[in-house]
Amino acid sequence: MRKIAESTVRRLSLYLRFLEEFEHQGIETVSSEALAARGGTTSAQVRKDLSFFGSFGKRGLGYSVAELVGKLRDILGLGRNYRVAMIGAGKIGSALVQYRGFKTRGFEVVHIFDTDAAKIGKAWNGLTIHDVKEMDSELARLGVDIAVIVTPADAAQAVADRLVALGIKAILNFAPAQLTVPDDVVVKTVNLALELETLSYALKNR
Amino acid sequence: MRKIAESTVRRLSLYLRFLEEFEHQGIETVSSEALAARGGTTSAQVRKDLSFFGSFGKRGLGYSVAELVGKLRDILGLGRNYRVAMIGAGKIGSALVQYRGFKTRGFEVVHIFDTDAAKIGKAWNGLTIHDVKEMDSELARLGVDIAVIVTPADAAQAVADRLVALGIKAILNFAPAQLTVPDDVVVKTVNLALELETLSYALKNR
DNA sequence: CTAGATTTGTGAAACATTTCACAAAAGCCC
DNA sequence: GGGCTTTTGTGAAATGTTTCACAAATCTAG
Repeated sequence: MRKIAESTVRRLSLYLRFLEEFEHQGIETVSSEALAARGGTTSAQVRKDLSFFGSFGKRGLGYSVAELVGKLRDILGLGRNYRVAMIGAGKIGSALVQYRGFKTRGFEVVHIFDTDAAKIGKAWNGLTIHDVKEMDSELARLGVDIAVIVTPADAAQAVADRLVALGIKAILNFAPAQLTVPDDVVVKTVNLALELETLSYALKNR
Repeated sequence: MRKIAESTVRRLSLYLRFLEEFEHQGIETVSSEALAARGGTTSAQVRKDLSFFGSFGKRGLGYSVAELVGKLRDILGLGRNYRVAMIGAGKIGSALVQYRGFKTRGFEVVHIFDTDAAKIGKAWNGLTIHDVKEMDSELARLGVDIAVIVTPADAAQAVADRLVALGIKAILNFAPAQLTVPDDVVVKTVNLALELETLSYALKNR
């Protein structure tokens, strides 16, 4: 498939959210103009983004909300469930495990690991926290698709290396560290410090 | 000042992190090549990014780590402290308040608000949780620079509107909602669902 | 069935960002 | 000091993304 820009994929994800909103409100048809207005972009941008994947609209009429929701779910790979392992049972991990948006989008946390003896064996949301040492056998046993790294920064690379060795192909990283992984592994890093600093920059330059 | 791309600012923030690492290791001088290698980019990119703000290197030698750290802190507006108010005392708010990276970069949480009577009056990290109703008087009293929205999605826009009315110019939004604010207010939204979906897309297309 | 009103899908143009490539500057060694 | 090496800073080229603008498709009304 033709290479699609990350910015395009992010917008598709936004469009999906707005379309679900519209669907909820009983709106059956939407124009690129209306969708753009909801998301703060332009109608041409919406049409171009969609055009990379096919033509889903009807000229003169717009898009069927229900149909486009389905197409976008397909495009984004949301037509299935993902099994998620969380590495690190700290504060952020705790918040994430309880985050409802995870499950409603088909991302199910099936395993939590930590190194802290005080945490191992305890249950979170019905899930027992396991020792990281058991990761090798447990990950394979449970068939995990995505790993979420929520460890301190200095442990993150070592954890990533082990995950890669175990065959994990997608990592969501919350540790403030730049991870190095092979080309066939996808990493998305959410770096709070980075967000704060871009905010600080923007605040200064106005 | 000439308009600088967001991508450039994000990279500067990354460079700063790596430089601090180098400084910690006692490295005094670094080339654009070495800095690029650490961050997974190219030396030309590093030099171009820096060139928007001045020339900080010495030809044939590279950059003084200490000096460049100072320049980048200046550029990013990190030479001062920021007073942060957190709106919402849920799980994510709790994790953020305890996040050390906040304080070490000069972002100090000085106020927490919530609507839940069960939480109001309790203390987090030495900070009393206040009723959102008191926001008007308290924000002004404490001189807050940045607000962090950690409310449910459906409350986020109303909170943002009130913050804007109170004169807040920078918002970090963790609610999965698209906020509408005037042009002179900066909003950075961290949307977990979006990250998961781009991950899902990437996972599917390989 | 025709005329008019909409709205899509998409090449082409405009704009933005990254990469290239090389002159200029600075250190180092003899 | 002169020649060699390294590395910056930066125009120009290449590449990538967004916006424009319009033909083609479809609906509506009479």
